Amino acid sequence: MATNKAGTSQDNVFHKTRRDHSNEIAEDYVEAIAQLHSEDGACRVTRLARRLGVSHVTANRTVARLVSRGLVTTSPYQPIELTDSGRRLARTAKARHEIVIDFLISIGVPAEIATADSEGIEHHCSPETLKAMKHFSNTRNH
Amino acid sequence: MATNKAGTSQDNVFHKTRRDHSNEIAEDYVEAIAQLHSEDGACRVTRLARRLGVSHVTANRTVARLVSRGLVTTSPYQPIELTDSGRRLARTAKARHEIVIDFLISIGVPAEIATADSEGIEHHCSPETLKAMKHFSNTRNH
DNA sequence: CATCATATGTAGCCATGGCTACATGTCAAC
DNA sequence: GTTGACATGTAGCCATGGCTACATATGATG
Ligand SMILES: [Mn+2]
Ligand SMILES: [Mn+2]
Ligand SMILES: [Mn+2]
Ligand SMILES: [Mn+2]
Repeated sequence: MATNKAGTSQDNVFHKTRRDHSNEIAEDYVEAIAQLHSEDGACRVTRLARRLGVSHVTANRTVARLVSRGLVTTSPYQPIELTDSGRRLARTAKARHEIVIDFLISIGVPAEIATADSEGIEHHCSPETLKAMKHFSNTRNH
Repeated sequence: MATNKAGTSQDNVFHKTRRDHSNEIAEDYVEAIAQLHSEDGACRVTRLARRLGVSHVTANRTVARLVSRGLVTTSPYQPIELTDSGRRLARTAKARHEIVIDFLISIGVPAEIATADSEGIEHHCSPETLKAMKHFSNTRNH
């Protein structure tokens, strides 16, 4: 139905990319928050800001948006906590990120460059693409 | 020097992704403008807007930004023209885009999904990653 | 040459995601 | 208990990239 050939669901391929971008910040933030919990036992906003390369103001305001999306909880001057939903998102984002990095390395991209490129690429990989990547890495690395 | 391990040049890997995103619109626009020139002999703003899945207002304003970047020229009620610089960017963006699509297809991603995912992925692929993709597609497709 | 559909342009709204400058809170060390 | 360093929060700025509603231009058709 409709004059639409692009796969996803709505419309134009560019819409899919824009949708990816609107989820990107949430994914990167919860992944970083989970990392800091592992590394430091807690996630303070200043550390989070440094990790993401933004000012603490930006981090603070973005975290407030994540609260309204139900991904994290905060209380004044306290560390940032993930909700169940946030933890789940962090887990899947991390898994996806690792698939992409490993894949890039397995096709011969130097590790540092794979790390850098994967940070953007990860958000645009549909399940089918991830499946192809995973399959390739596995058969390549025995 | 510095406490920096990430590849590109500045700082944090997230900075690289943000830089990619700030070039993305320009790349997609000039590529689409060049396509419409091929297909229709000229690029009218309304067709461009439809192609990109945005309102004509958004297209118009974005084109104005491209003018100030020296990528296109406009005059009122006339078709949009690419500058030499714009044509060059369109050419490299198109070539890069094709490398990414062909590569995704060659690892087994269905064509429609490869088309959709590549629209975002293309902007995050450094020269090294493109080289690895090109090499892989070539050796795989004989 | 008047009319009208369509294209183009403009005004003004919104959310996001950056920032600096400043204000306030917290906590450890003296 | 004060003090001072550092963390956190707030006010308010900016650019980008979306939009709707409305105004005007253009060009084909009667
Ligand atoms: Mn990322
Ligand atoms: Mn992207
Ligand atoms: Mn493209
Ligand atoms: Mn694109």
